Amino acid sequence: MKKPYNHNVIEEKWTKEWEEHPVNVDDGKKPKYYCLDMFPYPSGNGLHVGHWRGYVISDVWSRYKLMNGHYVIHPMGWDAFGLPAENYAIKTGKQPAESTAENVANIKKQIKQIAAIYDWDMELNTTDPKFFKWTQWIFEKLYEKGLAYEKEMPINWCPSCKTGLANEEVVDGKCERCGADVTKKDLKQWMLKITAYADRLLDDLDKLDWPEKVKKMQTEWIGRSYGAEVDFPVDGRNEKITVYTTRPDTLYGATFMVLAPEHELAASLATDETRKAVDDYITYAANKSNVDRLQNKEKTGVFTGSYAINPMNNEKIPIWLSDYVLADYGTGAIMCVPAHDDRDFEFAKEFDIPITQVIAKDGKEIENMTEAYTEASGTMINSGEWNGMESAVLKKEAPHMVEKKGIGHAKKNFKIRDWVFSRQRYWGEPIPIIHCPKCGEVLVPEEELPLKLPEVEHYEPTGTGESPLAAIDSWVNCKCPKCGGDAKRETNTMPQWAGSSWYFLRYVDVNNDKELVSKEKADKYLPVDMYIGGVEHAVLHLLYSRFWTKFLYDIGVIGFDEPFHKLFNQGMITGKNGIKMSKSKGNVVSPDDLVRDYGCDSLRMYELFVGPPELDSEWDDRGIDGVYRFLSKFWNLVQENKDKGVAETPELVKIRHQLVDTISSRLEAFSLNTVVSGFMEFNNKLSKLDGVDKATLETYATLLAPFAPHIAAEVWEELGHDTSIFDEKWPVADKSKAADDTREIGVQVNGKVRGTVEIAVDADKDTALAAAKEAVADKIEGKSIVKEIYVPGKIINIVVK
RNA sequence: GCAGGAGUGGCGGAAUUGGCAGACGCGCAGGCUUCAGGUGCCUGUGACCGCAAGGCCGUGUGGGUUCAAGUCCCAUCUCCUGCACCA
Repeated sequence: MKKPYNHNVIEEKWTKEWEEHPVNVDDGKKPKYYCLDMFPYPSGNGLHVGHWRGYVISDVWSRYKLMNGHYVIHPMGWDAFGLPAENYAIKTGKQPAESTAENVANIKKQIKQIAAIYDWDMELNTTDPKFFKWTQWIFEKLYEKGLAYEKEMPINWCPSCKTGLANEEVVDGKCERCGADVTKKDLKQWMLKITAYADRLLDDLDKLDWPEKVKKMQTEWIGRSYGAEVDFPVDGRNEKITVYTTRPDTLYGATFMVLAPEHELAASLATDETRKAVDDYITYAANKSNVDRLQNKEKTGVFTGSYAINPMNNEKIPIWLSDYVLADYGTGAIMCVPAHDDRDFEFAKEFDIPITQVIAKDGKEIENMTEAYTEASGTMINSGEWNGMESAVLKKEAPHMVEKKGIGHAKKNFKIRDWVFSRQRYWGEPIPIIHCPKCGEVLVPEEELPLKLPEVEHYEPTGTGESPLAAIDSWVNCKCPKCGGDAKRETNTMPQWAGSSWYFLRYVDVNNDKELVSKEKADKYLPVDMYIGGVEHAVLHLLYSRFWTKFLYDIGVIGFDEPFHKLFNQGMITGKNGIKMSKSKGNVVSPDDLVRDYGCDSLRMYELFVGPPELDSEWDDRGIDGVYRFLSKFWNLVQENKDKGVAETPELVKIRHQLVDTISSRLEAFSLNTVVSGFMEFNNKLSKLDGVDKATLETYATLLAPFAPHIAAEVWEELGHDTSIFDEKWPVADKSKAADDTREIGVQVNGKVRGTVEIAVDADKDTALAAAKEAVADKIEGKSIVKEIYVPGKIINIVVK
């Protein structure tokens, strides 16, 4: 009996079946494979087709691993603390807890439409006290190890979000979240000492199977450099200024020195004549915003009136102040070698400071220098005892030489700064610290965790630099766990990145109330084998979670120090003309209608078919028709052939093996768009035959199962099976059976295709050329053959004159 | 400015890494089915010339290597992404 393709009936049936009988179960014997999606924050806007794509990709991969004999850990959860969730609650006038719960319910419904093999028993939510108890616990461990500390300092402040931000959250001087210009604000902040892990975070990138792009971004963010710190005595004073340089080889060329206006000695270096100018400049720099500083790179500065002594040649060099020197990198002071540094050159030109070349370019001194010579290659000149050395060699040796001279030492520096970890907002994990007038900072005792948020009427940000929690007296006032006296709670909360820095560890042991994760389960199921998500977290979430994983490894909680073995960044789905989908642009495409009209299977395949998974793609609704037609045609092909009893022929066997080979190799290469076109191609091919045997239909359905699970399962049943198609082993192609005996190859004359011949793949040269010459006889007639090229299975080229 | 990626029909995109450019799909055109629209099915579809056979051009642009170049080399333009005074 032939049935039409009715996706609604089929998909409903299998949804129910799989709810009752999940296809992915742990029998304790299969090897594990952990395939993880970056968990979403439950936005009030729901999912659009772009979110869908990442989840489809990970599900296809999970099901493929499942059919390769793995038990696949494929969980889903909710990153529900943080600014977006809180802002949404404020906008809708609800309590964050309430609106978050609603949004989770909504998105969960949408995610279920994808029909992924998520194990909902593992579901977690970062705002669940059972979860964030352990987020707080990790903070306490960091504190105990001296990796969490409080510091008063000017931090990045978003006036729109009314909270402090980490460096990683500032993009081009603007808030990563809302785009407002970031300002500076002096605040007492909790910091995490990620810098203590800088070397390991950098070096261990080598171990990871990640996109080079992401590794490079992290490398640059961590920004390790090697050089030396060198002491420059201040002339006429019993003080010295230490500078950091990566080019100690150019020490003899240092003709001036520049301090950041914030440098502790800046004001004191002024003389009576320069005092006013110096003070004015310090004030001017302090008032300059981040954005000004980024956009306007023209050099400004002021001479302090004081001089330093170049410790190499004992020359007096002027000390200047300029905001092109950063206060919080290195020592906040630099030696300036205008001949060999672009910025110093520009500054020297601006303020008419002498320039001394110390590395010969092309063997000589440059006359009328118009730009700095920044390469470390050439012979040293004007450099006392270093004259004649190669700069590249000296660059490496100089740190030890200055050390011997007692004027400095080798030093390595990083661009990465410690992680500003506190936020002045309500909707985050409370930082479990109590401030006691007698005992100082005291941790909330572990048995009192989780420290929950108070339920309050008003939770809007204050903008004063204080968390809204500070206004809740009943919550703030408490007893010191150490001395029992009156004390106050810390009122800042953790940033949105806290929960996501370790959530992947928790999925495999979500209900454990004794430990963050049991050692046994961690060893058995972790770490993550494949992590799939957008590239926007390259230096935020992905750096923070590596840091926390390394820390948890160090304190013995887990036995591995990198969380994500392989990373895949899927491209973004955009609206027309590459415009990012957003509610305000009105170009959001919801998957709901598409699922209703075309079915889950069609949308799954279309999500893959739109383009290469790693690239951005413009969404075009119309294309889904093509995929739907394909699934209908495949369905009809099965209906026509299932009861026909078509016998296996050599040709069918060959096509079958070619199909397996094509789909498997493209899938392994993660070329999912061409997997879909491969299915179409073979469907067209099979449709043109007189009939298709059952084994080929079965193989086809099995290969299709990870992509379009419902139709594959239904076809499997139609073909007479009462077992699950997901219990089938992924087919393996026998390449010898897939090989064509003959192939049509092009025949070129002078490099241009003039005909084709059908010849045996392994035909010898004489046979091939004979056939080729016949095919293009009219093109070579009367001409002399200069050269004959035959590449078996590929091409024949006859060069004539 | 520096680093990385990309530029292929009307559109999304293929091309086993030097071997028949344009697979697959969308769209479009013609035909069949239909009272009609839609669906479905069949055929065609890079540009130009030609009734046709066929010819000729063609992967951002200009050069080069090679029997053969979307693919390799040199130069150049455009777009995207990241970094951007880190001494």
